[in-house]
Amino acid sequence: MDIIPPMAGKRNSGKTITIRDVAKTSGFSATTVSIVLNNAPLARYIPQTTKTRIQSAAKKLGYHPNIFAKSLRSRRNHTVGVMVFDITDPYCTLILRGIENSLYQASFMPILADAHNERPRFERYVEMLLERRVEGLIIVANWLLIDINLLADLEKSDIPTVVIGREMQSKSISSIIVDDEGGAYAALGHLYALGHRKIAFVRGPRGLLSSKNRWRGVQRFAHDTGLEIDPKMVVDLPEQLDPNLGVPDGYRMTEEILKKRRNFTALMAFDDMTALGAMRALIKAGMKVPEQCSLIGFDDVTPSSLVVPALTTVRQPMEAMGAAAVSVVLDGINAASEHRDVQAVYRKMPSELVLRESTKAIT
Amino acid sequence: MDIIPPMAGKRNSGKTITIRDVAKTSGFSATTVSIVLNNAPLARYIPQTTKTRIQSAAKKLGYHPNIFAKSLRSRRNHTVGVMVFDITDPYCTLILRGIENSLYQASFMPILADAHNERPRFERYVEMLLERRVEGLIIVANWLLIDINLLADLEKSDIPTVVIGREMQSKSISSIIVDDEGGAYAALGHLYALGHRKIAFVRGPRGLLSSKNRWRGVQRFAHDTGLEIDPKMVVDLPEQLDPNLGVPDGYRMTEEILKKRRNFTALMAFDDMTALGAMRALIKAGMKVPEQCSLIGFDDVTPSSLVVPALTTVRQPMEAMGAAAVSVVLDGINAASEHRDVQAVYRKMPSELVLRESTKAIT
DNA sequence: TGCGTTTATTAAAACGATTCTATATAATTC
DNA sequence: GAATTATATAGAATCGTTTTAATAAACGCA
Repeated sequence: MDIIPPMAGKRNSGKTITIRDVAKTSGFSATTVSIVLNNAPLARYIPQTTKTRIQSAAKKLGYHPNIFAKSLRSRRNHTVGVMVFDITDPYCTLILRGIENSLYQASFMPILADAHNERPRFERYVEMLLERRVEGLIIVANWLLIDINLLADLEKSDIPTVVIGREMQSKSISSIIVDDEGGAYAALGHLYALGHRKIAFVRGPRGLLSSKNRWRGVQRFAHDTGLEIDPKMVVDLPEQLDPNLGVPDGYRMTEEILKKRRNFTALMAFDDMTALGAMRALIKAGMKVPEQCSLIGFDDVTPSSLVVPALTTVRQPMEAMGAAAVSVVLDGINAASEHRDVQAVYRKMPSELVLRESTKAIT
Repeated sequence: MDIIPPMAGKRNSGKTITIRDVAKTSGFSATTVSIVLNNAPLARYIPQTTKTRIQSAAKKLGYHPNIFAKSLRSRRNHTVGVMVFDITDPYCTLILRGIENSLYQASFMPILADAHNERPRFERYVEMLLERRVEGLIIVANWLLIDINLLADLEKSDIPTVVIGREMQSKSISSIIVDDEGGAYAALGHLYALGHRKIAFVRGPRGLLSSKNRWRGVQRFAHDTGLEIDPKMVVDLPEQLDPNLGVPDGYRMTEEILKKRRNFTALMAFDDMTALGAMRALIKAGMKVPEQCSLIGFDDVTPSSLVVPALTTVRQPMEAMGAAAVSVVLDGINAASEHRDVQAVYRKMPSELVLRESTKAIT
């Protein structure tokens, strides 16, 4: 591994090695050294012998360009800001993996910010990221109920920005979302195909667009097949900023339903965390999952596959969404550096039904 | 929110605003502007009227200092590298939260790197981080079986470095670890107090220091109380780089034990992921948890509290460990900037028994 | 021989801040 | 009233690169 600077023997003995040191050692000017080491256009006029001498001098001295100086001139730093709303939400994890992986391929690195679902913190972090002149910005907006204008403010920032998990009506901010409606349609279709007709629903918070879209999928399926939905078996999660309350909220809401009706044979939850809370409530109420009640979630976060019974759910392609976000941001960055204009992108990713143990055909 | 630069009306119309623009507008020199805006020592000689005029000029123009130029001179960038070995391991999540939160307090930000448990990737990332001149380095070494020398190489890098989750014998690299031995001692003590005497163990991989230390805690407890450990009921997880295989491995190893003996009343797993795998194996084998078999893990990762029955475990104070790492790194950074020498720190954090549903007194 | 290219190299000017060294005036001391 | 000190500002150097413009030699060709 090439440690900077790899001075023979003792540690970093004071002076840092600059391009001028390389110039002196190799016997050429700093200009030539720069041209050679960066393989700049002018390098084609430089004979191989010169190149080799410079390169070996650089290596011998353990020269590493000062990235601050470099950035000062080029106004680039190969860094993008990645803002999550709550890193402890398992939903973020795989998205982060997808982002990290794609950035790595491009030799970019992420600066991480976690808004803790707090608006002032979000604002402060945006400020900090822009101060640092990140070249792009990716926002993982899982649970965000924060005022949409807050993101709209970002339009002014003039750097390529993409939001994952939330539709932006903005002309300059891109968004990557999952097909909520289609996913919900498929989930309900799965329950229906298993013979379930009395189905309970724990919907998402009203303020959340995903809630609306998933519910639209449910309604569309119901309409297409004539399935009846009993309003007494439909409850909403409370408006709530903290995604970690998904589980207790799912628990409470399922208890609500159980108070009113007990004759449903399946429950469809807004998301996996809600479903896990529901599972607990069902089991506590003495209903076996899936024998007496099938259960389906949405997202496919990590814990879902670990519980017993493992949760059937609709998977969001989270790594792919992270990768897509990076690709959009990188396009934006390249466009900017070539003085091209680029349009905001709106991309809806397909979801995928993941069959596991928590759903079962009705007997 | 203060967007950079907040030009009135249209977007970022070309030119960036420099300190000289502020100088011109305010009618003072760049020097004075710098002194005022940074509140440098010399600022005490500058009358309030001057200060106010400069500040309002800066605000009016939307001036934000160019961080590249600033860093070039100061050789600082208020950034630390944070390397995880696998971000999809839930163990990382809360540690990251702890790190992020403490850095935020200090107006530092993390650059995130994920080694994917691959050595070449780890090396490349170290290189990238050092190129970027991060001021410090935090390594979250949860599952790391990678050659210890790899980390030892970091000693040469001359920046404050701390490893979380792994003891370093190095003189220059700090480490933050949890009290594995004490935690295991307490866990076994809990089972013992509930009346369990026939206890099965799924130990960690042999190569892992945590495995050794936790087992030492077990042995010490057994020795202290005269508890007998049946070697037929002790298995080891395979050497394994991927923490996400913890669950399937725990499942397989538990099946191994079940093949040989079925008369144990409790199982102690190396960590939570292993325990979750064990839970699945036990349930599949028809053993009710905790009625017929108590189960205890280690770590207290997020999924542990979500499963039914919720897992009793030994909590690592992960947020606190992240915070401690930051504090050590920041101390190192400050020491360096004041030309003080600072010793590597070795800090062992206490663990905490978390009682939930998966353990129960023997009947 | 002379003129236009092509090849090979470099000095000097950015990039945008901070800070050291001067310098000028005003206030204070002896 | 001269010497000293405190106050207030500016010029220029510096950080380490990259890039522009310039120079000089070598080459091809009429």
